[in-house]
Amino acid sequence: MAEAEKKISFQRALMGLRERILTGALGVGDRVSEVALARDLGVSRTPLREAMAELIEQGLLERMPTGGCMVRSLTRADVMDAIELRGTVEGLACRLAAERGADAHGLDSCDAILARIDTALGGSVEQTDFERYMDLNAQFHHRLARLCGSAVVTRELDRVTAMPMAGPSAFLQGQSMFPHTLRSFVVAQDQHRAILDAIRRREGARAEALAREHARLALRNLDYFLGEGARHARRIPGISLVAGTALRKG
Amino acid sequence: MAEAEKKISFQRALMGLRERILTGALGVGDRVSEVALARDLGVSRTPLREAMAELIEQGLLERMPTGGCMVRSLTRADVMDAIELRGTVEGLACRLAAERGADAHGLDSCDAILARIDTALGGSVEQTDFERYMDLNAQFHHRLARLCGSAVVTRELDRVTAMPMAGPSAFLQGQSMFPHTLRSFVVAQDQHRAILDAIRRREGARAEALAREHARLALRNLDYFLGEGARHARRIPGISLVAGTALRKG
DNA sequence: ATTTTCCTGTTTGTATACATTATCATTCGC
DNA sequence: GCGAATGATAATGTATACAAACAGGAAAAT
Repeated sequence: MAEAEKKISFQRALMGLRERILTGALGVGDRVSEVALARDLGVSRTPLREAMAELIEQGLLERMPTGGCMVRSLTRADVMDAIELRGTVEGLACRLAAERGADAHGLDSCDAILARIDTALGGSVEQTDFERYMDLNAQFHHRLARLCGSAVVTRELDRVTAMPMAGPSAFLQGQSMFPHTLRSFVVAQDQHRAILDAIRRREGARAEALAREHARLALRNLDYFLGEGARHARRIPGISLVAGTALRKG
Repeated sequence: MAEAEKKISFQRALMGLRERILTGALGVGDRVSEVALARDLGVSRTPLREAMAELIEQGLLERMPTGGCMVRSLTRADVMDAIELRGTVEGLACRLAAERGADAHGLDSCDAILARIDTALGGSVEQTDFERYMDLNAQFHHRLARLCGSAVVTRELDRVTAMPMAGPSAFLQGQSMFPHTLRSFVVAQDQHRAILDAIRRREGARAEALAREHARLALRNLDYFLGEGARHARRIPGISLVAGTALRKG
């Protein structure tokens, strides 16, 4: 505890536990032992328990009826529903932004991010800055969520985005570049532009429909990594939580 | 602590704190003092802090940047957005139920509840069993949320329903019967039937649109109690959180 | 008179101690 | 031999003790 980053024990507990779950260090169904983990993470049980409550909210852990909690097992259907849910709430945010009118500054900053994504994409696989795309994509969705000006909607969108594998960048992390990836990036970028256009024209229904369809791109990625691309799935954090994926520590 | 219902301190803390917020015993903007409240509620700080975290999630409290938390202030726009959000997620649940097919047993039990609501409504103001309607309405929405068979969606719907003033029964509690209330009950019941019909016919878009519009009935109630019906607002728990409502303790 | 600094009382965040409850293996009974 | 009861063990839920951070005010200096 005399370290430099003793900052806040709660954050250390949260990040440490989250990482252990996503990397599979804690396997699906494993009961999370408070004393052992607290010792490993170098924090007390109190902040660890708060972190556990947070991760239960996020859907990474589930309470056991007897007390305590375990790493949650996800099915493909769970992730699919979480993606559909994210698309729905994102759709709501975009519809409200269109109907109520988004402020020009916010729209412009979204445009700016899209331009930078164009640059990052280059035009061929070799010219694509993958890390940069991932970062900018997350930024765009973050900004987009705030265009509607509703704290309630934004807050909820942040929540569902934090669900395991449901976020817009869930399948990008650690992924290297495949040809099919680049094509999906091009499609996604086109959808980004169409969504902004719809919001500008105050076309709420169109903005909503586009946002929903855009989220479903993630579903394709999920199925890719659960199927033919399974050998690359090791790089996707959290995919070991999905039942049927036999990736364990190692 | 030697009482009969020492059951679980966490639940006592949660319910006690929630009640004090909704009844206005803790005013908007008041800082929640942990030691004082723990003493009043007869629990320790530990379960109280967990309850506070829960209520922060539900949107009744907000963290202060300095630490600790205070009773959150809501605007009409906040409640309106929460209602719209609830309608959107309820719409998703209904669309999925229609598209994927709801099991016959669940549909039948929804029918049964609707029949009992008919009975509770009677046909005139005098014949209406108000308490019963409120209870059955909550039951119906609870069942409806489960028709889609998706734990992820159901869970999220339960969450947004718990948001202050956003639930389907938020404006029913403690309300006595007014003529306009009965009319809105009749409309709501008609929408209930239409939603179930759409789900049975696998008409997803219709089910979704109906669920959204149904939620907006709550918005009318909100505006009634913020406007002409303000003198009756005292009975609506939590409405004192809405800025502009000058209802305080007493 | 105003501002700044320091002090003190209070409050939160964290750690740990305690008690109740679940878990598991062993043993007893059938 | 198998099942159920039971006791040892370990885990969670709760309470309290401690320390660091914050708020608020008084006093001193400009």
